[in-house]
Amino acid sequence: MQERYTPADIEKKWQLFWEEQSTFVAEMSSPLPKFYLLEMFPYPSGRIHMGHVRNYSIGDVVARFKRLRGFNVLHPMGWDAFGMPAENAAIQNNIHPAKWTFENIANMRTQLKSMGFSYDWSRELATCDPDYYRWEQLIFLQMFEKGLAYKKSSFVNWCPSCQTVLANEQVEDDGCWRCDSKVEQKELEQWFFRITAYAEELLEATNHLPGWPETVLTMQRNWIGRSIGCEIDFPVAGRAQAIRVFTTRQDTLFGATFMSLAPEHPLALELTVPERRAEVEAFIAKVKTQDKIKRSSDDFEKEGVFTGSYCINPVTAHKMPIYLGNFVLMDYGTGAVMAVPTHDQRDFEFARKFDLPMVVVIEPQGVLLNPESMTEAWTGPGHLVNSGEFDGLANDAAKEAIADVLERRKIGKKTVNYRLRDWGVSRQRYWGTPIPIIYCDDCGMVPVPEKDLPVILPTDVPFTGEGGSPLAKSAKFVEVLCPKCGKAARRDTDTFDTFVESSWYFARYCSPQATHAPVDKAQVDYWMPVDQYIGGVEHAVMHLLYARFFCKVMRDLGFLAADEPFTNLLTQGMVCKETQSCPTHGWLYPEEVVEGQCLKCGTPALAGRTEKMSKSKKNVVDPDKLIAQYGADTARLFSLFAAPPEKHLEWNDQSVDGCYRFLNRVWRLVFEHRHLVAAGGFEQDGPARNLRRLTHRTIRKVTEDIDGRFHFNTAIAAIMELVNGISAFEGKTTCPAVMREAVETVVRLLAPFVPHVTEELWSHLGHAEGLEAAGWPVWDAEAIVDDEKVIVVQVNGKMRGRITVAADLGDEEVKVQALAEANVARALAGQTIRNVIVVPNRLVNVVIG
RNA sequence: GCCGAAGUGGUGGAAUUGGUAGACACGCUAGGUUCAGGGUCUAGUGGCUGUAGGGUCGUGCGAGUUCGAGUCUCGCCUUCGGCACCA
Repeated sequence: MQERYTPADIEKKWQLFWEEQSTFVAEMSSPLPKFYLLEMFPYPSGRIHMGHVRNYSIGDVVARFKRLRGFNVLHPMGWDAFGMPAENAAIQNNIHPAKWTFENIANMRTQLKSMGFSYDWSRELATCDPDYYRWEQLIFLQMFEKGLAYKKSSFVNWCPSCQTVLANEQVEDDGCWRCDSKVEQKELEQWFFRITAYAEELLEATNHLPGWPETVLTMQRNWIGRSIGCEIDFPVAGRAQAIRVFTTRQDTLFGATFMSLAPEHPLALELTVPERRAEVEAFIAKVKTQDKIKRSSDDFEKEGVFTGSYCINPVTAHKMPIYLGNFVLMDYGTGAVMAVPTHDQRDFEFARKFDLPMVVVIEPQGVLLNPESMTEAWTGPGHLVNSGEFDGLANDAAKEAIADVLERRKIGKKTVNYRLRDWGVSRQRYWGTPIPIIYCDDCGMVPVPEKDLPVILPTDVPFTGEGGSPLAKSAKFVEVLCPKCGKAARRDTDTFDTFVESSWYFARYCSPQATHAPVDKAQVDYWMPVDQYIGGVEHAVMHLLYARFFCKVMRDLGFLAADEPFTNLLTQGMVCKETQSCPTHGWLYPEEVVEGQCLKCGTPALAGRTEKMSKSKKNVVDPDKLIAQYGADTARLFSLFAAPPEKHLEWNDQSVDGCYRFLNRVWRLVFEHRHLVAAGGFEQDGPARNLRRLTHRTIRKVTEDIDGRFHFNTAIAAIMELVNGISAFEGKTTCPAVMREAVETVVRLLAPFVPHVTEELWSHLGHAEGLEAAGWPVWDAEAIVDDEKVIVVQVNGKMRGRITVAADLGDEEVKVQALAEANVARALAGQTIRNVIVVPNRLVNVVIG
């Protein structure tokens, strides 16, 4: 054994060992209970970053721990390989997206392997592989048959920079989630997945996911946005038509004095009287050009225009003028709102502006509302007035009563409305899964027959970067014979949103080589659902909602049995680092700052905020450099020790040093004791008993911290304490058996965190078989038992002393000794003792005064 | 505006059920080893106060419940995240 710890040599050695032994290949045939552990797979950008290191280090601890604890663990890895950066690289550097992607994958695979993660590499998949996306095309065809995939023309979010459509979830602050460009509205024919058909189940099931963080569930519930209310028909005056509105406030129906329609509402122009036509058309045109940022900002003024037509309030029979309002959204509810100015703030502002009538219909307790003097709408509770037969009812009760009456009279019905909208999946891009649909002039839209799958993405297309998808320009791809009639026809040239691939990859991992179906039923039902899923919280809505939706769709198509894909979810925090900048050279990489000065000009570097590591701010640390300098084990240990997984991790070079020093210390500890033979049994008294107690306490603590709690930082701290305890024990006495056990325990407990160095140390401790064979240590309940206990003594809640007594000493005797403690006795001198509280085995509190 | 999470030494963070606040680590200080540096080992390290035993203050701010509050309740401040004209 070498005296010095040299990570480079030993890490390579053990990575090779695991690969040769197929240590991490998962088999369904195992008699052990299954455990499916999954981390979100990466986009092959070319290099792994510290976020990956953290995510996959967390996952690897759990995977290795579960293996040691006797589970049959599935821990796969693959590549979310379709997406825009590959296409951009093609345009900018004239390299084919496929070549670029596979080179990146090769590089990142090497990097991940150098971290020593326990993946079953035999299951590796890349979503850009036809063997993967062909099954996605098949699922799509079956969804199409069932009406779960459909095409419609609609206004869509368009990113002018990416030249493609974005789903609502992919628009952040009116900017593109990927490139931040301002999103525009564009009318296009698009494919949609009917996720709204699953809105209720997706929402309801959030109540049965106890293993998910509450924040993520709340975000998903908000996103689905269920609201209960009524649809009510308002007849148009002088016509046979009616306008249908959605409202959650049917209790205010008697106060509805006008109607607001979305400018895009189909009846908008139809209801406009000729003399107002020019004004209305101008208004509609204006709203369409207003970008969403302004339209949705707080201070944006409510604007509107009168159509000249009226409708009838079905319960009061009053005429209500019909307006178009810029604040009415066509894609929520019915695109029409019954306006109750007294009890809705927007309607109030609108009514004031256009001098429209107001009627108070809810009277709060102790407040008299007067339409003339009101300065804002009353949206709180109260009792109904001016509401005919419903007067006097509490407005809560009136909601039910009015809804019932509307249903009986057939002018309205109770409905549930969702904020969630169908998922638009067409993208005008090349590097994605082709949509298997053919357009024939005679037969219309024809699905590609299953036997003709996959529709393969052609490789010989031009990348100009100018307007539209390269696929549309490839005659070889577009021109096809209609599968129905055999005449010349055209393929769909759009590709799927890349979130489609990541919506079912977890199922494919169960049987990645299946050649007859997307998944092998027996395999997928054995492994699914994922027992523990780990990834960034930034996917709380998009990816995690789509994946849940797909799981349910695949269930209903008969591919698998699971209702939900992920039983437990851990969302890890971001990796952050202080930014540094120079007044003349802008953001600086860490290596561009030497002794606090800009390397280029010598100006003192300015320390900025601590933010998420990003290339644009240059506050990044390259995992490769970290591995080269300290080894993978140190990189893993730091990312696990510096913060609990769900919190942000703040980068600190010195703390990395500390982790490296700790591993060196463990190395020296084993080096010194490598020949120690566990002879003579365990001494039952004195320092030996104390060390053995510490050893077994540490086993218990580390086990409990990892299992379910994921408190890796405190688990590692406990192991450090054991190491400190061993050092303190040295020289006091010698009990080889206890010492040997303590040293071996350090190695075994560290194994899930730093697998290379521990395997190496384990072998130097004379074990022919690896740590895998040793399993996870078990604590001896007897060894943990205390001989003594420390009792804290308080006087009026303030700590005044502590006493050490025999562990089995009774409460009464503890009390006597507590009162006799010197410092306590001094505090009590001349005082009247009112009460003495004894908390068994913990503390005594003397109440005086 | 609404919803949610967080706020603890110089720093990252502990404190699992209301019971010793600051585990563990970084940093810093002193000393040993070393020609020196690095490494390593030992001791110390929340503020104020006292020669010392000790005292006193202290978990964003203010109240409250309790023998006892970082932890529970109420109000406020700050930061971060999500949603945001959703009828």
